[in-house]
Amino acid sequence: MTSSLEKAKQNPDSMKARILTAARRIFGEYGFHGTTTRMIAKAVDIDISTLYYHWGEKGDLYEAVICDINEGLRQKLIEVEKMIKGRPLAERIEIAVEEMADYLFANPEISNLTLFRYFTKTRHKSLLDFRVPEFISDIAYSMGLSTDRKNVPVDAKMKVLSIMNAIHNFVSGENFFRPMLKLDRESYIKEAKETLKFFNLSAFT
Amino acid sequence: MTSSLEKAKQNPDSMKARILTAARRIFGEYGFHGTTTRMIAKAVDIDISTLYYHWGEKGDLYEAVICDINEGLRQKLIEVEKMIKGRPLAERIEIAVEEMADYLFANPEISNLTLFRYFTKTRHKSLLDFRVPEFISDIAYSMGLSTDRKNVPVDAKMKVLSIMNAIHNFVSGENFFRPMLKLDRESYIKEAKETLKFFNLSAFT
DNA sequence: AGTGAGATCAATCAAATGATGGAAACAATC
DNA sequence: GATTGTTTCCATCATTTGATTGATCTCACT
Repeated sequence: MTSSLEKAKQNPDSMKARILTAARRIFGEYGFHGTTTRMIAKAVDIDISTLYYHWGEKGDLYEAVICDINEGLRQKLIEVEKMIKGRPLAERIEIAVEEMADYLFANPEISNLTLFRYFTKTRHKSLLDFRVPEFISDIAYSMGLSTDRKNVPVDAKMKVLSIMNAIHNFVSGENFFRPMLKLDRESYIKEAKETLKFFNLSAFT
Repeated sequence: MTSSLEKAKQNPDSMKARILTAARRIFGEYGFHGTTTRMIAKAVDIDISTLYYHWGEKGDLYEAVICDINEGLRQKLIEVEKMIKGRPLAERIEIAVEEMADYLFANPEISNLTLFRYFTKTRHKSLLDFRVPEFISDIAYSMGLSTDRKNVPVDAKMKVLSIMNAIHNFVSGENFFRPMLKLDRESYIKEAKETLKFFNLSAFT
């Protein structure tokens, strides 16, 4: 499955990759049950059977999307970890917030799909959530919340969950919160970052 | 619509109320598109047409559910506001976290449905979100983040959103996070409260 | 030009789903 | 007990939706 996904990503113009990209966006907007295979096919402007030819059943495509966003998130976290290594904590927080927020605001499907998976039952078993625990532990270690990378205490994990979710919330909630606050996109992102820094700097420095 | 809803709530054993209760739970678990009218009817052990007789189309029932949880949330917020009035800030935060967390952990559909509405498109217009802005302003005022109840600055609203969402996240995410952290329910709730207090006390005292 | 593997589409299926009409059961009133 | 209004269920519809089949199309290779 992963190899099939990697193959698709190698050539972003390939039909398989184009379908995956559209599926990411639409699954992210409407969720698993809110998305129909026809909606995706229409977005790519292909027949529905072409979609099935490339990805098989809807659930498999959805899993591929989840793998894809998880992979992207993992890459980004590694990148950020390198950027902040060795710096003082306050700086680490500022950089991490800036980088993660920029990345997720540019790819809101990631936040959408992540929260979707956290919060809703799918009426369709999908059992691939190995990644999240690693992420959490890695971030906890990287933030100095644990000395042992492999054995992170529960309260540290809870804090990391809280932080990650807070970012996802602002990204995914933009369509709802921004009109409510009467802000343009740029200001909204700025305010979101400020708020995230406010809580994290207060808590950890 | 609201009067119809109130009438239904007056007698919790009435068919209309029983349907509403089941609908709350199931919409909360599976979301709008993930829920079928048949699932709700089955939960109440009635024929599907009985459901339609009482509530009309699916979208109307969903809206009634949203109104219902909003009303409950509003009541609870008023109650909490009374409890904390006049106390020092740290105490206010502790009490508010305890109370809201207990309330939402006891009624997780509220958090589920709230987050659902924030984060996902419904492929079906429903335009009743007046309540949220008031809530936010009220809480901001009540936390001393604004001197003017009617004119709360954006950054204060963002902080309140962050706080409310953090609670919702732990409640709605329980099914995902708790197995991951290998905690029993009681411990999980305790850890969630601790984490929420940690961030809020750090930030505001 | 002919061949064949892979890609695409039109047409279609079966099941699920939202919704309804009308008959029956029930309850209150006279 | 008949009458009337309400509630419930059975049967059924029309659409949507996930999925497949078989026929075409494309194009590299000969």
